[in-house]
Amino acid sequence: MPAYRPEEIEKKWQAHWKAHNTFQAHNHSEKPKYYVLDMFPYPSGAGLHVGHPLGYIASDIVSRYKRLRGFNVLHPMGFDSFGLPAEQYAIQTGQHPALTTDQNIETYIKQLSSLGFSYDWSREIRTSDASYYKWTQWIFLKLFNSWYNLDTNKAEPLTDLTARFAERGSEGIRAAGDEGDRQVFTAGQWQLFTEHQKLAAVHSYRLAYQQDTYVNWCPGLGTVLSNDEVKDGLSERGGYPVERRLMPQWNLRITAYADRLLAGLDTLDWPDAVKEMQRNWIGKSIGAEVTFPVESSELRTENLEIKVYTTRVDTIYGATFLVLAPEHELVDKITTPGQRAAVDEYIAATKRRSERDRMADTKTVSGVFTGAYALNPVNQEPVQIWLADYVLAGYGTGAVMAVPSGDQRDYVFAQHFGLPIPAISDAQQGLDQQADPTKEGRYINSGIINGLTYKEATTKLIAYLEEKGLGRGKVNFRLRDSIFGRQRYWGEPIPIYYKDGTAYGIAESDLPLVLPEINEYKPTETGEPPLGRAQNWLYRNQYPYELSTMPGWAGSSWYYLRYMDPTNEARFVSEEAEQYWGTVDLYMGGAEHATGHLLYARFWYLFLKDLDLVSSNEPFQKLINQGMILGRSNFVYRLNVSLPITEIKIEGPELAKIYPATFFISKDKVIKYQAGDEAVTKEILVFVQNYIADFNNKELGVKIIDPHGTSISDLHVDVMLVENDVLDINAFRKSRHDYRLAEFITEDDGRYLCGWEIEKMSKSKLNVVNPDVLISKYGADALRLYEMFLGPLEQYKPWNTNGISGVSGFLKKLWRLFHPEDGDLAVTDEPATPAELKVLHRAIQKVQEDIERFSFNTSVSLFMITVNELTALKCHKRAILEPLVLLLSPYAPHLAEELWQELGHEPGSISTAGYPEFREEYLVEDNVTYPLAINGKVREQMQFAATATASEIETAVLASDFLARFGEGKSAKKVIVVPGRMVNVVV
RNA sequence: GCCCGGAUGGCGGAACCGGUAGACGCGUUGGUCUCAAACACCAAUAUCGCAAGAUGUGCCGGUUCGACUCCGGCUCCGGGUACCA
Repeated sequence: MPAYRPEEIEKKWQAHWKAHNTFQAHNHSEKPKYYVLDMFPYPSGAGLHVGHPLGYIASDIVSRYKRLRGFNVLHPMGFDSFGLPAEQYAIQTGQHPALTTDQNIETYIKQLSSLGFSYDWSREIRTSDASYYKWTQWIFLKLFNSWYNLDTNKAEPLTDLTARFAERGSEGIRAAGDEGDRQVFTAGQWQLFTEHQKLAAVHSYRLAYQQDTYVNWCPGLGTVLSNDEVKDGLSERGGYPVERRLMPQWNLRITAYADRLLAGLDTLDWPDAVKEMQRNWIGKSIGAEVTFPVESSELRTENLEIKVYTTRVDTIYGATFLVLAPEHELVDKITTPGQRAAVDEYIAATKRRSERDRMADTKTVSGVFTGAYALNPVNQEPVQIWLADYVLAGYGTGAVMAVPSGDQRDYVFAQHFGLPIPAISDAQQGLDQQADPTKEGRYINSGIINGLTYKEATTKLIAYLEEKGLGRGKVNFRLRDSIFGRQRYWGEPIPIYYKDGTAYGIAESDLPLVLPEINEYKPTETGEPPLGRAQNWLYRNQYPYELSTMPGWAGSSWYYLRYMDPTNEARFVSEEAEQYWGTVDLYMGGAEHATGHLLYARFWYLFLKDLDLVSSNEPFQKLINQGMILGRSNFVYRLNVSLPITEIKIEGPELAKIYPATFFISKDKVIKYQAGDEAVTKEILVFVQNYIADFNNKELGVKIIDPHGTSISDLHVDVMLVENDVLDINAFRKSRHDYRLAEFITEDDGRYLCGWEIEKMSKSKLNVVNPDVLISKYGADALRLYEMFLGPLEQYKPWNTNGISGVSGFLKKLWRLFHPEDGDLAVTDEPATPAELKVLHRAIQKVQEDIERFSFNTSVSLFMITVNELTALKCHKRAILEPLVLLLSPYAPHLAEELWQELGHEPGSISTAGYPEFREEYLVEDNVTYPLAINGKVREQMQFAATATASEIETAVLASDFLARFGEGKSAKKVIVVPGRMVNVVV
């Protein structure tokens, strides 16, 4: 083989790995296991751009490194193949989403394979395969048939619950969820319940339950969305507006796990940012629930109460009014006739406001008085009851006690509506313009807590309220139960059927419930989900199925378990496989899944743990977020000059042929022009005038008249037409029909310079760089190395295609170490010199350290330095090059395999050949030069043996004559020796 | 607003425990090879300065013999999140 030809080498080894199942992992092994997982992709139609493989490359390096280190590595890949884009495409074209999805997956597999990843493709899974979603449905049924026992603090089968009902009734059962929804009954009553009544009583205990819920309804997509699928009031996919709506929905009781999800974070080796995001998302707050009785009047006979939630019960003496959410259930009952009209108007106005408006507008104060009063339970003072949309129905009790002296929002509200603002702490003298939310000072005007501090007051008040039955300490979470249904086609059918309006789970033996074929993918005319179109789709030929499907995150919440045992038809994963592989050792993926997928997956895992189906507490031990690779967009600058032409005799295509040009001005000229440079302004003017004169001289039957307009706009230009910011003018003219006659005002050297900007990579910005093009030009090894070389893995960083020539050159240099004349292998068996051994062993040590702390970019640099040094040493020795190939093999596996074979090893054996042995003695052989400094100023360098101790060096320095030369005759006060670094002398 | 990151040449970045700031690569400039181009190779490349030298890691201050690194106070940029009571 002559010169280095990556394309041949890479094809050869990819075929070899495939044919020999080189990376197949076995569920039984003497070796220790290591599980490296990538977040599996949704196979989008656009294919991969250079940003996508970043994390895959990094995890592949770790996988290959761990194999060298003697681990049995599980490194699988699959596809999260249910999802909206394929369905939207189906609605537009009628093409079945399964077809689109399969085509996209083929493209993905082809692209991933061309990068040389060491996936065990025999374990590939697709969430849209019935053999997979059978088990997603199975887990759903487990949730449906479980409740959360607060006494044991775990999920338990519903059969345990119904057995207790039969024995003791509902008495004494503490279950996660809203007690208000649950009936109270005795064992005797339970026995007399009909089946229907029993199911109704049990329903509100289920971990998967149906309930009227305020949801994020997205009319544009025709479905509900979960909180993490909504960004700034718009849908994450598609960017359609989202509104609040009350609808019956399937929910998963993730809130039962809030505390455990929070506590588990402390045990995880995850980025702090992700842990913090999950903590905020769960949003634990410790406070109290306090009951305010509504003041009775002749109009009302009922004794109504309003429960509020507060984290500052100590401020209760300053509570001068209550505020309810407009959706609060008591609003109707307490509103006085006099205020009825105003209240109705306010509620209507709130409903009209979209979620987005409500969020955008947090400055204006709005609210309405209900006319009703409640009594402050600690001092019996009447307090007004108001409505305002700043109080959220979904959090706490949907009602707050307003303390204007302690909370800024309450302060503003009180001031706006002229409500009293009494001080309750001696730290609050002169509440001028703002509230005092601090917990400093001692309480005043505060009955039983006067003179106390924050801590004393809180303890005393909670005890007082609990004793009087007016309140209790309570922990609240921001986390809401997750809405589990989507009114879409392309998802897992929810395995529920209805008998007399009651929901039943289908029998496990009837799984999978296969997605039926339908003729159109839109909602039905009656507004039902697309599954309403399915013909004769009935459970056991008589009962209608649930028509919504599962959300996108269902299949991804447990896929990592399925990889352990992907073809098992009897169980979601066999016990042996689950126990052997345990949990994921390294999980690589984007930070955008912090509060979605990563939280749901942890929730499902804890649930499975409660049912003894898995054996740990957390599924992902270490998480790394790879940063996004950003695109470098290029811009051209169009001169907006209108060139109207005279009345014409030609039309249509003929006219199009001669239509006047668009003018593009090179970047530096634009800058000068905008800065008012007269020479450039004149140049542009003359250029346009000459063009017009030229055009009019051509006697085309039309003439340009009266040009006007001089603004400049910047337009994205395809980065493939630009090199080093210089536009390929001819290619640009050809790229778009309307630019074929374009004129260019270039720099004086004739080049057209483009502007640039760093943006997200996207088709619309024309800045997408396709990996296939780079692989065919430089090879997958070069692309892998270069992506790692770009910068720290976790950082966002811009792509720059030019840089790849550097790593490409490195691979060529490496090749030449083996083939100095680019001919056959010319490696010698001479013994290595100390200098060569030093270069090698530094690399062995550094690469190992780098991989273990995920610092791949510095490793690539080191490879380059190493090869440069060995080239300078003219080292072509097996003793050096063979270990070097091993070191490099995780990064550039194809070339490494090739060289490994050329060195006489069994083809394909490099992946388990073992990591080279590091010997420190080679690194410390030389003498070490210490910079010598007096009072911090570096004056000279001194040589010592690397083995010299600090005190030996100190003695030598004091004995030397340097003080006479540099110390201006002074004597040394102190000699500080930093081993290997610096000798510092204080005079 | 709150929480979490970050700021180093023309560019991406390196500097691990406080010890010669700018490794490595790109780009640029000059050179060798070539009829020429490409490839390759050699040299220079933080800033100012002919040089000696001086100044330099967002800003102000502190600790230290010595600070990109630690501490206090800012500025700007990025990400997350929000009338959460």
